Amino acid sequence: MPELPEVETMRRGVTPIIGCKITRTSRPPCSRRPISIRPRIDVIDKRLSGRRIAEVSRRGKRVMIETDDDQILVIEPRMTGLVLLADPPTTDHLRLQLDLDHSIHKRLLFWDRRGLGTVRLYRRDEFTKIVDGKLGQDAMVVTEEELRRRLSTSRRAIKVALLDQKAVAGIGNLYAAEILYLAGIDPRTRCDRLSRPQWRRIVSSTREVLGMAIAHEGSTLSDGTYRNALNNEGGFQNHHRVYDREGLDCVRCDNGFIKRIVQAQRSTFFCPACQCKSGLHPSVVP
DNA sequence: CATATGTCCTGAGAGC
DNA sequence: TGCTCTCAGGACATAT
Repeated sequence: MPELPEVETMRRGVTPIIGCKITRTSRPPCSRRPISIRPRIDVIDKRLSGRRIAEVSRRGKRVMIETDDDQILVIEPRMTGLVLLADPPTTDHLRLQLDLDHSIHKRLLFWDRRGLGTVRLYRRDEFTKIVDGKLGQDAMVVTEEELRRRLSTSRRAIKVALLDQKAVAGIGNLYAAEILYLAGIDPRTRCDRLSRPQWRRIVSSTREVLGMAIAHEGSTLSDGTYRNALNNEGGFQNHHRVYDREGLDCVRCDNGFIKRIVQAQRSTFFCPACQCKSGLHPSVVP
């Protein structure tokens, strides 16, 4: 489930290809239903062939490969997509291949087992309008003022609202739970009932949790799918406080077991004892 | 407009 | 052992 930390780790992993030339773009043989790629692969091949990679960047949960002529190849891994320089986990779910003139890394791959991921090629002005303009600020840099501006009148539960990429870009189901746990806020709290100190704690906890997760190269869950660009597992799964820990002891307070509820058809994990609607700041993490 | 729900997809794991 | 069923959740389409 690549969220911001996993996608940022993918981005960092492929930075060695900056400066090299794209010689061919293709869709490797794959027995599965093709993923969404636009424009058609032969058009992408024509437009990218001979171009140099000027930058590899990230916006929310998307990786962007920027060329020297201001085209931007946007890869959205969604649930099971991986951007790889290493060999893929299987040969059967390869979705895209960029052949490169790099001395070590001969190609960049997009592998996606479930096939929910997408690939798009835009010119910069199109990207700005179609992608960037529709996303909130990136979660690593979002300010309290901006988050409040976007959400403070919303009647949605804060956990559900944090998943809205138009409000803030990069947070998914796992990190929303971890962020609200660190902030000591009940995930069911309506946005329009949150106090200013609570908004401040949400923003600081967001940076803290995502920053730590990036430092650990993301979370590889029990299905083992997520890998960085060189096929190594992440390590942040060993630091989860609530996600997928239903019934286990809360590591922060003595009263609680982690509970699982469902919000907007997704699991939410939290500690009912120290994430409270009253908003009193819980004791510091031991 | 804001918010809620349905949809796509594969493979792991549960239950019988 | 082998079958069927449920579930995981990213973003978007459609409904209310």
